[in-house]
Amino acid sequence: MRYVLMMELRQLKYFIAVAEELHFGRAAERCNIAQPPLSQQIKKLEEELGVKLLERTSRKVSLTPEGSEFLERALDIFGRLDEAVVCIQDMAEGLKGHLRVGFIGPASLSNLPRAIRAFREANPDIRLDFSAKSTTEQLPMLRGDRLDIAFVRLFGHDTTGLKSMTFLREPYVLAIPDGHHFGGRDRLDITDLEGEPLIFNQRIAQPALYRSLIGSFHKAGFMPNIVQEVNTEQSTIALVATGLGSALVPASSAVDKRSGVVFKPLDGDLPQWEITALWKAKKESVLLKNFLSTVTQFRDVTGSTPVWELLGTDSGSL
Amino acid sequence: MRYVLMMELRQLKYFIAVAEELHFGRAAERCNIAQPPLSQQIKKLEEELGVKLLERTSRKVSLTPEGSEFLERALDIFGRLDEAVVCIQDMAEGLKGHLRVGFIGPASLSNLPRAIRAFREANPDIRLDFSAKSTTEQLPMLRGDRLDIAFVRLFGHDTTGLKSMTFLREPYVLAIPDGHHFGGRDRLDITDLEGEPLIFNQRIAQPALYRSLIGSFHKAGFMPNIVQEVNTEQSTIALVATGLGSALVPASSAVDKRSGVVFKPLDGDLPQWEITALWKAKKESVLLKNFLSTVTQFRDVTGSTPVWELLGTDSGSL
DNA sequence: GCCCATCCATAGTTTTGGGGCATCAAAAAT
DNA sequence: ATTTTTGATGCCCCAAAACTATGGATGGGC
Repeated sequence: MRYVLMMELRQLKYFIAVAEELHFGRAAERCNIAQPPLSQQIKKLEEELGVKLLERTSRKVSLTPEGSEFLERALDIFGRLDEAVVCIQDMAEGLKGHLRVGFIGPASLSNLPRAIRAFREANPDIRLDFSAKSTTEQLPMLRGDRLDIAFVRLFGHDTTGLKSMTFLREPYVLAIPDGHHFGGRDRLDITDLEGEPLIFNQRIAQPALYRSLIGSFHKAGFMPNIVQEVNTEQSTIALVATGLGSALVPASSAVDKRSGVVFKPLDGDLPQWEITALWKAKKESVLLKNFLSTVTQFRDVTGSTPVWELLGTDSGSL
Repeated sequence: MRYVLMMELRQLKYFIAVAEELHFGRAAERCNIAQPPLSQQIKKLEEELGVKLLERTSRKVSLTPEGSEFLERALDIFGRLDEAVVCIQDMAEGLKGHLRVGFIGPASLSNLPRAIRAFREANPDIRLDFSAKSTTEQLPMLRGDRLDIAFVRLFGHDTTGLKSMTFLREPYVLAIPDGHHFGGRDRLDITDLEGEPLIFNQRIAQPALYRSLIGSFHKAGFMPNIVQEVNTEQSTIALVATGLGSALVPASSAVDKRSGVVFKPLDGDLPQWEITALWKAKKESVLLKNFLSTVTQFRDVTGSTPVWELLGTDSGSL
């Protein structure tokens, strides 16, 4: 912005008109003004630039080499300006822009990948950034505007200033090692777990959820036999496969087809396993609304997904 | 120019100021206006775009995603506008642009390549286009603005509307085949050429010059024995080397070190051999003036360059 | 060769709109 | 609750853009 002082787009438009028509009268008509002001504005422009852009005799108008160069660049500039305007208007309509999505690992076994694929196909110009993070990592990111939407295990977390939508609600099932003595059973009840060696998530990761699970066992009349705590949900099933013990896992985990693990439906008074979408109420952009509208079509909050329905389905990929 | 209707650069500048300061008061100060008109202009801009660019509470201002995108693009646009202005100003000062130079073949044996090299080194941003063409081809190109300057053999051509400068003036010398009976002589006189088989340029290429040469022979009291006419000056020396005959050539041709040809100074009433720079008086741009000023430093119009001074010099290349 | 048509520049006048001043309203800080 | 900060609003004025009328130069036509 060193040299551009008083110049205005109007003057550039007028210049383009004259340069293209090579005739002040016709150019003025094209600009919807009379000829004299056009001449004056062109003169002003030339004076400010200190460069003669047009060679005019009383008979014909022609471009100087400088004028020719300037015309080319002026057209380029208007093109870019138009692009900029169209771009931000598209953004405002939610057709362009980018969305930062956070999700917990187990969400990749849910309908979320399919929802994202559908959204991506419907909105190819939206850039999507993903970060697989724990709930406790995602919440500060969401609040600090480093994330636009988070898919988390909300249980017991503070949601002031945030809006939420339950994306997935399903029962816990029991993952048991191959050859376990429960192998012949079709269903289990929570009371069957008395004394059974269990692998749990770390209590500090989700204290409220942890307490709720312990409460369920307490109601069933016994305390769980926790032989191991793990810090990521992904590693739970791997540990079950080693034969260390059994684990309560979301029903959708059954799509994990690694050999050595079998899943059994579980009756009894247990909390539901949930994935919740969270976003800042203040940052509910058109784009985010569109995204949520697609995501809603893929949510499953019946709370009763049987394991066998999930087996053999394709979860897609992010 | 579909979407850009009323928008003005002023508004863009104001927006940039607010977007960078994130404070209407300070931005207004930076724009040298009061705060209320700034608010109004930003409002106008947003209304025309149909997009909210700034989020303002009465406490702080922040960019919307659209505003952020628009800021980036607006800065780019101003950068380009500045570039455009600087570019055409440089062009007007003769620092940028391009120059189309025409020259006759023998000019490449003169100082012209050195002059062009010097100009190119002093003005690296000037694009130079060359065309090696005959005088009769160059003149219409010059008049038709397809050439900015022409280096030609002017002799007898019409120069109305053109300006000219003699670039090279030198004597004719005689090119003789190796082993010729003039071999032992230091100098020759035109009278020595009586009966000598001679190679001439085609008379239709330069009728006036042709007549002038014939006139010189006439004054010496005899008519030349023309055994061959050639259409390009370059091929003359090659023909001499075949032993077909001798030829009158410009002294600078002696830098052509092909074996089989010897050059001898020639006394007598002969026209001078000249290369003249020609350009349109109406198209005398700053750039052309600069070019001419460099070229002038390399001109040689003494009319007396001895052959031996030219021998061994490097003519450079275009 | 004179006249007329064309076309850009200039002069004077009108109108639009950008900018200034005073003030209001909202929100944070004390 | 009061003060301070900061952006928005209303009103007025003037600068600048646009209009009308006219001038002057150039090229074509009779």
